[in-house]
Amino acid sequence: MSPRKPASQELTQEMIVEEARKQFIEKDFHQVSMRSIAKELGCSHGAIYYHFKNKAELFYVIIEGYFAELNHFLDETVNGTDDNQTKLYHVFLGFMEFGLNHQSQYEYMFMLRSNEVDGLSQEAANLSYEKFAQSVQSLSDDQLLISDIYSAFMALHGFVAHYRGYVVSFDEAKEAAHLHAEFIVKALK
Amino acid sequence: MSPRKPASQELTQEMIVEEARKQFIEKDFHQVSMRSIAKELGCSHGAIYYHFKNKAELFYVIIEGYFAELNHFLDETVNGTDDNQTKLYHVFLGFMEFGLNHQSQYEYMFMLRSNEVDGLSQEAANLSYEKFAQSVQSLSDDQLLISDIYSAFMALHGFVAHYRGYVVSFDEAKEAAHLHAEFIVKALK
DNA sequence: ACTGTTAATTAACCACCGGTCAGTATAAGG
DNA sequence: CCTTATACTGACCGGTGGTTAATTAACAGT
Repeated sequence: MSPRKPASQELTQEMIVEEARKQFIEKDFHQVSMRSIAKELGCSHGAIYYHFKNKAELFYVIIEGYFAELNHFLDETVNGTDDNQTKLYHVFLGFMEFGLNHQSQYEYMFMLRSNEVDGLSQEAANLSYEKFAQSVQSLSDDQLLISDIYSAFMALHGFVAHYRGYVVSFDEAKEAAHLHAEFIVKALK
Repeated sequence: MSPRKPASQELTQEMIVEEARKQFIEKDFHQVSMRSIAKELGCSHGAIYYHFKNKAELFYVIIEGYFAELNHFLDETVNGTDDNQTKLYHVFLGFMEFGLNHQSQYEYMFMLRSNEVDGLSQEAANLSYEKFAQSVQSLSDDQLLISDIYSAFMALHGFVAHYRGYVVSFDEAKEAAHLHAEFIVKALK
């Protein structure tokens, strides 16, 4: 009968995000429920709604970090010391690696649609794509067609979408990923 | 107060499948509920469970037809009168067209994973892919790498997965589809 | 110390979902 | 006329996301 807990054990946004992030690594978006988070935190699920408007808002905070990670990887790769050809190859492989090593997150970032996902996430996805496009163009010797870059992106997306769930981590699809990257490189030339 | 309706309006599997199919065209798998089907049929949702073991079994009956449609399209295209190059192009375009004109169904067929979908559907998807692979190989002048055919499939899959939900029908992505098909053809040569 | 205010939380509620099951009215068969 | 298999209902289970009135801990002012 204590509708408010003492300050020492008050719920913070960070605690909630942390727990959600933790569960989000092992289950997908739909399997992580506000109730499962609350249960693990030892509070009622309603309490979370005091700190976050809804499930989408909570998960956007988490997914922001993953968009940042992906964008950061692109930047790092482009600014690396390898030759452009190698870098391009790394961008493709890295994208697939990211997708298959963060499957639940990738699904949320690039596969779920407007009815289940926050609009901010959609925007972030567009931005991330643009970064990808710029990276690919900057690593190419010739001027590429926008449509070809787009096609390359969708080809990578298809790879992740296909192996997702069928494979536990990128490692299991590593060889296929190399071949797929070569396939895309071939198409771009 | 009539727990049993007169024989004239008895519920049949076909009636259920028909209603489910109808709703499945406008909503996706998760949005079509056993209850929404029952409501439209004027029966209790429990009644459906007399005719079908569960939701997956009901929806597999529907999805079977769509797999057949896709397979039939591949056969027809391969056995057509055009030259191989044109046919191959048609196969790619047709796959994308199918995916974007039957988005909910495509999602069920090729995107949902084992926890939500019947095992039979997975098998059908594999079979459909094999048919695709054989078609592509048979339409190619040179011997293709298995991995390249796989890559082509994933590239197409990525196209559909990407435009799904963002576009209402194939028409809106027609030009992009042509360009994407060309992209894939380029990679195969 | 007393008071008022605000922030945080609970618990009960809503409307859904897939799925189960005991019970029952009906149609058909003996 | 009685029995039995069938076809169905409706209540129920445990789950989901989301809302809200009531309650109280913590804090600021006097």
